[in-house]
Amino acid sequence: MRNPSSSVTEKKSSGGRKMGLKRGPWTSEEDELLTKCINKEGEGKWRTLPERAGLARCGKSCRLRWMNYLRPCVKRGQIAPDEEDLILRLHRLLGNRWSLIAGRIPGRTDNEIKNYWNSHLSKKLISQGIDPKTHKPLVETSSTRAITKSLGAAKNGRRSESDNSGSSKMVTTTPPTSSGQNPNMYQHHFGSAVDGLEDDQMMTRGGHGNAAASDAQESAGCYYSAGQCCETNLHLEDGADAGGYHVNLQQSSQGLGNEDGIDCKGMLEDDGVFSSFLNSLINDDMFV
DNA sequence: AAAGTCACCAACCGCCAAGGA
DNA sequence: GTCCTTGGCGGTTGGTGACTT
Repeated sequence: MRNPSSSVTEKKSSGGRKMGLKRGPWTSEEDELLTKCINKEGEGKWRTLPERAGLARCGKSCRLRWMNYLRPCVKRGQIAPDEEDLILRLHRLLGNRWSLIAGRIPGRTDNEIKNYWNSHLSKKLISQGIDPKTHKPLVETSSTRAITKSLGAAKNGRRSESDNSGSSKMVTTTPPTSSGQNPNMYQHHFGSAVDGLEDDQMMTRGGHGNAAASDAQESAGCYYSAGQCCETNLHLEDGADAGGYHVNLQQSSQGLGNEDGIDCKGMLEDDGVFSSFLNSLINDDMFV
């Protein structure tokens, strides 16, 4: 909706926009053309797809539209409480790797989850005194107080979808237990692999792994309240830790050769194995 | 009823890695 | 080894509409 008037870019601008390409919201006609073309010729070749489909859009825009809205498997509508729970758990484990998170939530797209996180979940965590980046308790400062205060004011005055029926159960003074798991599981499984996380890295993402990786390693330890803390402490880097389960998920070539930790190279190469691994973490049934 | 405020979310942007020439 | 193309990712933007004043 950046350009709701659906402008047509006349010249290639400094931002790399190309001549004659339409921008802004998609019309139903465009959706139909795109869907027809992909149904006929399949996904891929995004660069040439607009021409084949008769669309005045860039390939990137077509891909985004298809991936986020037109694919038959895309589920629209309200995020269910159990999905929200899953997002929180996955974010705690993976950080801002939205595509990975989306890959574990059927029918949801990375964009949708990212939006939901930014507009709902991060604010909810902040309002509950939890840092949405680290999942650790916020250290109260004047700025965080201001944020919390403004969030409260916003809730009082405006739409309150973020504190609907499903919300308060998610992150409260007790760890999430919607699947009936042991709330101290993370402590049991990873508890002693706590120290020395600062310089660790985890699962550099396909293209960008730096900030996101640090987010993830920061999120390795999570707390749900000052009184009752549940530390994930999943140590996701190369190397081993004799104390706890020290899991190597680093994908970069220099980081794959851990000696004593769980070798996750195969997990990353084999989505099925990685999926099982993640599901184990999510379902809290790993290492039992 | 009108004006102002704010949250939501579709869409865009820049960046990066993989793969092929 | 270098360059180019392609696909994919996370971060950010800004119009829309709900809501308040």
